Amino acid sequence: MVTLSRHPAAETWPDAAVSLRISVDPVLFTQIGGRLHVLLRLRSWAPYEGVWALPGAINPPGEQIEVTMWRELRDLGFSQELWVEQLKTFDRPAQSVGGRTVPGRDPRGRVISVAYFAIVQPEAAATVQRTGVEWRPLDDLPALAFDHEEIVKYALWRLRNKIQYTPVAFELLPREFTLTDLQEVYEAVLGAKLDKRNFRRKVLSERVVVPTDRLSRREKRPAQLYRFNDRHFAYSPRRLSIENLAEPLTTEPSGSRA
Amino acid sequence: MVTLSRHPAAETWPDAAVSLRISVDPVLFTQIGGRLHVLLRLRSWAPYEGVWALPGAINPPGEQIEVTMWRELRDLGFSQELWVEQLKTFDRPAQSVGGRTVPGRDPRGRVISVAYFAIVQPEAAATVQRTGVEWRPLDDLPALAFDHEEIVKYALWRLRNKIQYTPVAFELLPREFTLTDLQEVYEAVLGAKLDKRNFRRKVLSERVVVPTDRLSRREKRPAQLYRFNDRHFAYSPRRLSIENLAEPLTTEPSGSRA
DNA sequence: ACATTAAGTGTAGGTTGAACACTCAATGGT
DNA sequence: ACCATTGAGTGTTCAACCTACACTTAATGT
Repeated sequence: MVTLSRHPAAETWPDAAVSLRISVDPVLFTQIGGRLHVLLRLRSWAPYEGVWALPGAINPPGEQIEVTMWRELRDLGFSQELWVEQLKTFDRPAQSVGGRTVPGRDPRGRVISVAYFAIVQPEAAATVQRTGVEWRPLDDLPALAFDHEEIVKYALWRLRNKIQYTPVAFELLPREFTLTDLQEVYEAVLGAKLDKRNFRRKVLSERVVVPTDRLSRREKRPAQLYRFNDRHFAYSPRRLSIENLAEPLTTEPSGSRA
Repeated sequence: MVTLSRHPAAETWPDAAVSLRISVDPVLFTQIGGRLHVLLRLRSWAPYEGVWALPGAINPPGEQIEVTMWRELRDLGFSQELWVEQLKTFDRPAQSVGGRTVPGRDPRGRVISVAYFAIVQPEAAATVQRTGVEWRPLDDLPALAFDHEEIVKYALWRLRNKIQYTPVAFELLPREFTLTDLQEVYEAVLGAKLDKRNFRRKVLSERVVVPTDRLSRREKRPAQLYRFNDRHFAYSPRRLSIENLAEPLTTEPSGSRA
């Protein structure tokens, strides 16, 4: 049974000389003093002058979106490796609804935001020294420009999920850390207290961490320092079943690091 | 310590009269005869004339991307509720690398693809009756236009993850189904055999499914028909710990259904 | 030497997952 | 009427893992 196609013979191919811009907005997380922080920039220009926003950039014509993102991160002062992945694309154009004009994301015109999610290790976090750019604690954020609050919330949701089946927690720690440090990261991200003995047993039994020959002397009683076990983690011999919810079946095809 | 900002006083705000278009590409999954299928459209126009592609559309200026997507789904003949979520945004502009021009995603110009991921229930799948639009089995796909193979692979990876902590499997089944049907969906998506007794015990103990008063008579021996337990599933009393990897801490802020 | 701080450590009970094979109800063909 | 075929339906045992729970120890600073 064949029905006549109502599809056109080709796509509609609109004239491109129409306002359309892409904003690249990274949500950068780090951990300071046991609390999660997000990098924000105080806008000193319109729109939203004097309001905090994600430190994004408008994608210059012809440049790959990901390139814009890396350039922006570099401009913010990050030179090291960062864990970065695409988060989501946000779009809300101005629209006429029943005679009224509902404003879109940006008063200047149609701007689509491609948001990224990135993690900055504590050592690298300190290198941010631009005026008006600051790490702000996630649990006490100021009002944000555009729809950036929505983007940050979405990023946090992703981080919470991600930390449960990827070694993302180690991105929030220096290269060497104590097990208490690691536990605090999980607690900060998940927003819950974990049992010390159970946590340690789990982490050690998974061999996701290896002891170094150094001790932390921040504490009264010195604590063993550990490093992330890059080598071992790749294997992760889990069997396949619907109950086995811990891990993606494959690594994310798009996961990137640079 | 304050360093002089190297940031401009405002964002770079490029002239918009530059080629930039957005393609909205849904990856539609359904299940036919125990195999996963993807909806493809045979292109009868350039570029990639005669090649199969995702049934996407170019976003008309000013229209919200999600609106384009729903319009496209409606044009394909879907009127029912569909499980839809944004997948990822794909971008590869043409670039000059060392004098050579590396082509981008689309030979016609800069086209960014915002890909969606959607699931069509088997009853609705049959209603697709456009010429050149077909369900093709995922394990035997033809060559695809543009970067659509990458998009499909990414969508499948997402589906595999998603089925492990959301009730997405039920979107691949009719309203009433046998436990064997359900098991086959998991097997098709995960690409693995599961143990019948363990599977049934798990599904029933989670009360994610409720028996109806009807029997399926497709089989030699009639089988109990079940329905998805919408009501009960919302609760899902899981406790919070790093070991408890089964579920997102909150529902995805962006999950949509319409 | 004493108080303080946080590191480090073990066990028992309950839950969940994995492996594994036979009986039963109905159909269709002889 | 019988028989062969098909796929539905069902339990148990063992191992692994999760959870709850409290004291000792190494160092510091007063």
